[in-house]
Amino acid sequence: MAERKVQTMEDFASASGISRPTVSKYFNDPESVRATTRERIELALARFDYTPNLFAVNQNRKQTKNIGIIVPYLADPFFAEMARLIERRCIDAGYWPTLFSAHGQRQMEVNALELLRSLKPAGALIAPLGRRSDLEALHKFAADVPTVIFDSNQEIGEAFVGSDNSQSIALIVDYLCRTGEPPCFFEMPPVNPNANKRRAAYIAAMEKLGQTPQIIKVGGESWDFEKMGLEEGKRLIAERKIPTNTVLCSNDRIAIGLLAAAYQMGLRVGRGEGCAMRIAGHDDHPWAQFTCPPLTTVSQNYSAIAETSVEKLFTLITTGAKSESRQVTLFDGKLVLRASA
Amino acid sequence: MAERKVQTMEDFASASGISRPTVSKYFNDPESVRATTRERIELALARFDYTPNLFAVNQNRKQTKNIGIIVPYLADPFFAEMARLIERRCIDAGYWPTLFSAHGQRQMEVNALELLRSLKPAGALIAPLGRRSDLEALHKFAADVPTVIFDSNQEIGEAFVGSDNSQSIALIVDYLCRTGEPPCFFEMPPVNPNANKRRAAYIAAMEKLGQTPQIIKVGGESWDFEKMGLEEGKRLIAERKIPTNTVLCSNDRIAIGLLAAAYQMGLRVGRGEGCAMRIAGHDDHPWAQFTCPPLTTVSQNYSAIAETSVEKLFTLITTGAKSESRQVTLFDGKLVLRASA
DNA sequence: TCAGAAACTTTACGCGCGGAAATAAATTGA
DNA sequence: TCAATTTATTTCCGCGCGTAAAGTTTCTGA
Repeated sequence: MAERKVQTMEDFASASGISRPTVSKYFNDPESVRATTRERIELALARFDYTPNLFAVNQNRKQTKNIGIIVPYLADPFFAEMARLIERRCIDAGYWPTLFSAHGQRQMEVNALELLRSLKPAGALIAPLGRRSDLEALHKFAADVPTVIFDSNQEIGEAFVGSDNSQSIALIVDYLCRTGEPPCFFEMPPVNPNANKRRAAYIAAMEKLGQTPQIIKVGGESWDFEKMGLEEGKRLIAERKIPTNTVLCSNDRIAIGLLAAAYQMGLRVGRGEGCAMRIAGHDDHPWAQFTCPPLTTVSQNYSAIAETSVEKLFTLITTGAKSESRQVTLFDGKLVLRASA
Repeated sequence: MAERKVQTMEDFASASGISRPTVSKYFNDPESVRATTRERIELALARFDYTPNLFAVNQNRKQTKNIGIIVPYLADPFFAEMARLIERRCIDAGYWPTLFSAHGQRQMEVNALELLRSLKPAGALIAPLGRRSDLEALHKFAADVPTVIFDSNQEIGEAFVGSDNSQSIALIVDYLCRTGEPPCFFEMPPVNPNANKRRAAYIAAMEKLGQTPQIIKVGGESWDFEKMGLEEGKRLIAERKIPTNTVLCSNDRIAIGLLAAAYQMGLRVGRGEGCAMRIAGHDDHPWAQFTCPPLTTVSQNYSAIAETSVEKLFTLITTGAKSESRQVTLFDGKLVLRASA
């Protein structure tokens, strides 16, 4: 390869004996040129190994192939996994995904939006920080760029894809009530709408079963869920403030912290005899299977959420249609029975 | 803001009553224009809220402000955290970091390199996949782009920054030997040089203390360390194949799996009486403090590695000097005593 | 106050490519 | 075989900005 320097499309075109506009057409859509021409180009491509200048390409195209992905907290394996799934789908569809993380900070989310905007993206997939988000900035962004929101349903963009918290929470509440003492609810910090929705879903599910909801309240906006679960958990256990022997945590990361607290306080967790308490989570985080004991939880349908988000976005991009109403797609959770509850 | 449409620098310049070249100078370096001019520009900026077209900017600059970060596996919190630290430093220095993850796959690392190259980055910070990397592709990349390697010392690029595995492993081996039965070594899959270096360091440290090294061998190239630790661990415990009651794991993720295995097999882990085994890790992963029991480990100096990597890269970029010899910077680990060993 | 330096304006070119328009060549089908 | 159609070529312009060169204004300091 690289017989001589081929930097520009002009070079490459003359070197391969094809006109530049045709080469340009090829790079925009290989199917748009005749098969024989395509072969000649690809032959030359193998010899000279040329790639078009990304900046020159995107400067002139009305529509780039860039897709922005913004997640609130990349150190959370849920988002790492979602990002992975989404990236893959975008690449497969010939798009160029760029991943940003707000790292839990409002200003970084705003920065990411600005940076992303300067990429003139064809579309964006955003899991907002939530309460800490600059909603105005998000709205302005979504007004200019086709945007699909996932995970946390802020009223932004043309579509939302996420989990049906009512269904999933009811599922595990039912299970816990059916198999032992009804659960109290260890809520997550109210960082985003999921926190409130899950709390509400817990209350509704409990009342439907004729039980009294009992909530362990949590404040703040920290994303250090495990730490909070551990510290709060130790305090609550020490002060005997946990109202029931069964705790449903708002998410798995809280549960991981609480499991550690129980362990450190000498409480055995599980559903067998000799166990002092049951702990359940929500999300089926990648590590939920490695806790001690393994965590009973409700899984979110990662791949369905990722896939649907991307599909919705592609539809938005290709039709360009600002739909009259915001589309909301929710997926059901599934019970994942392990040893902790 | 946005009194009328200000899309181009030309628009903005005339709207703010300043010549375009001066405005251009300002955006390249605000300090390069007179204070009074700077104020006028920033005043206009507040009114019109204009940002230069990223593609047009980068097309003409010989040197972009882009910096690429490639990590092998973003779902690993070690890399998520490193990425966060590195991103922040780059942004603070006025660069534009873009994060790529190989997601454990060779082809995705190659793709990331290609994509990154098309961004004409000023430099790159790469934690290679390791054995699975396309070394030729990495070398070709590093030949064109100033590159600093971190975490996994493949012989690529102008500089490497990482941990001193000899020091850190010796530290924990010493501790374990001093406080109980000498450890056997549960190695990680040989995905990268760290795996071999840590094994060698373990052997050296044991021999120095007059002890016989005993290694639990592991094959494959999987990045699912926890899963491997769990499954292998359960098998080994069931078959009573663990040679000592103290296990030093090659990294914390293996240790997390092994802790789960011990729990599930009914073995109590810790250093007190009544404990069947001690388990130690390496890295001080973000979750090592939430395991049951909390994991005794050796910390890597995250912030020092991130900071130094970025510093080295900036030096490379600004001096442009291909140094005669490859610089290697290693940081010491610190013992983190928790309850597991 | 005035020369010299520093900063600014004006003018102009080019980066590498997308894409339009007019023309030429190759392919298709009857 | 020949027109009708498709595809390729030639030519050209423009995207938004970096940057150089030459001229003009503003600032600096003795």
